[in-house]
Amino acid sequence: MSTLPSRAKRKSGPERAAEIARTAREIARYDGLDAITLRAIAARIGVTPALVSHYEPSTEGLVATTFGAIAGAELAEITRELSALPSSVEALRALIDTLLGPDRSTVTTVWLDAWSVGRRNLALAREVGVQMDAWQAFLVALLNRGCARGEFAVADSGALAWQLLAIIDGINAHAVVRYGDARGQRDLVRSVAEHELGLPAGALAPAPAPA
Amino acid sequence: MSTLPSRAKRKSGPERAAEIARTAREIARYDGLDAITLRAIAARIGVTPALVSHYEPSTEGLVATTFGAIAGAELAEITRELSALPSSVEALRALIDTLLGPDRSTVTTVWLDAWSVGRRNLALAREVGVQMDAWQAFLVALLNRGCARGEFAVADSGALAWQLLAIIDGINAHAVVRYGDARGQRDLVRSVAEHELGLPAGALAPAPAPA
DNA sequence: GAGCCAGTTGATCACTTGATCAATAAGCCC
DNA sequence: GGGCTTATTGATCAAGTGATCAACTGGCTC
Repeated sequence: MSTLPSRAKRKSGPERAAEIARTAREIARYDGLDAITLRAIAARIGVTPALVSHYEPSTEGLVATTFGAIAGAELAEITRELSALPSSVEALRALIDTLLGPDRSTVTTVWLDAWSVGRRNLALAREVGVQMDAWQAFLVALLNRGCARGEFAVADSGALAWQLLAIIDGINAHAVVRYGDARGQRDLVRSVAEHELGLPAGALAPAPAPA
Repeated sequence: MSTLPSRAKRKSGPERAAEIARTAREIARYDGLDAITLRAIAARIGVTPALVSHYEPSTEGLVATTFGAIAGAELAEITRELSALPSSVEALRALIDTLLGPDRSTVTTVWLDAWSVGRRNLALAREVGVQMDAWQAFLVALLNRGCARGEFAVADSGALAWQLLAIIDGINAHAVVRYGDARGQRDLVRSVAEHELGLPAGALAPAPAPA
């Protein structure tokens, strides 16, 4: 027999709420921010749309929260990864490699959705601003740390951070449409960063695999 | 008396079709690509949704066409403006100024919409590719012309064109959210172009207003 | 084991979307 | 001016959206 539409197993409130949030993130990554729907979430969990609505009274808010969670999670992960690296130059190199690496397209598409949908969703627009500021602050801190350590010098770390992020976002946006070209473009970000930081050419080149 | 919903004045086929296309472009610029709706267009023209559907059997196709028209019109206009300039350096300078100038946000938002909506609209996705290729081809031609004239030198004009376009798109995307910062970022594009083309620093700086 | 709180449901609204089709009428041609 | 081509309409469908609410029931507490 096929599984009858039996009653969903009863879960604790926070548990169900977490499941809904997680499902929303999955949908956003796979099908886009505006595929987040009461019914889409409910169907995937095996639950009634009304239940989703019960935990998330505003779908617009859920979309904003979901975007913030995805963007924030990536920033948190990268922060963790880079913190293990000994020098700021290495951290910057790793940052560029990661942000322009393969398998980032799912996050990039979420950002593209956010920029577009944000015009109709105030909460989302606000969250986009928050996440952009968070990324810029993170990069500013990285640059300032490198300056303090004497690894490089920068006149206006705030402006440079915005510039590097803009280049990265532009390249990734292009890569979503014309996939595969992002790799060749990584050199651009590297050379701009090297130039602006007074680093020798090639300082941010990826470390050659140990022979 | 308020205007009764009288029957719309009968127009020739091509005329009405042009009116619909124009209206779709207006809606796209003001409210986004996904505000293009049978009813939105019909209401603005003062006509029945069925009539719009009659001229545009597929709304998805209309969205793709509309995007192509907006992007193509801008490229055509810029092509015309730059053709009047005597040198390639001046053309490049004017291009950067225009693409990062004020009042470009309406076109930028349409591009952002296109990148996002293109994932659910195959025709639109194709049109996005076409327009991106057209822009790159235009810039490649500009760069090659400058090389042929001996104004500057470039190793891989195709790659450089993609890079400059990516930077511009990234900056503009950011500007949609945090408006006002685009102006300060123009210098980045200029310095990258100068560096890659072997031009002296400041060669692409905007001409000072005549005293 | 009785009772009650809270998770869950089903039904249902109001709204928006794209699309179709027979019926109507406006304007052009002879 | 009669007739015919074609622009235009009104009605209507099916699908999908967010949201609400009374009713049901699972499982924990006493």
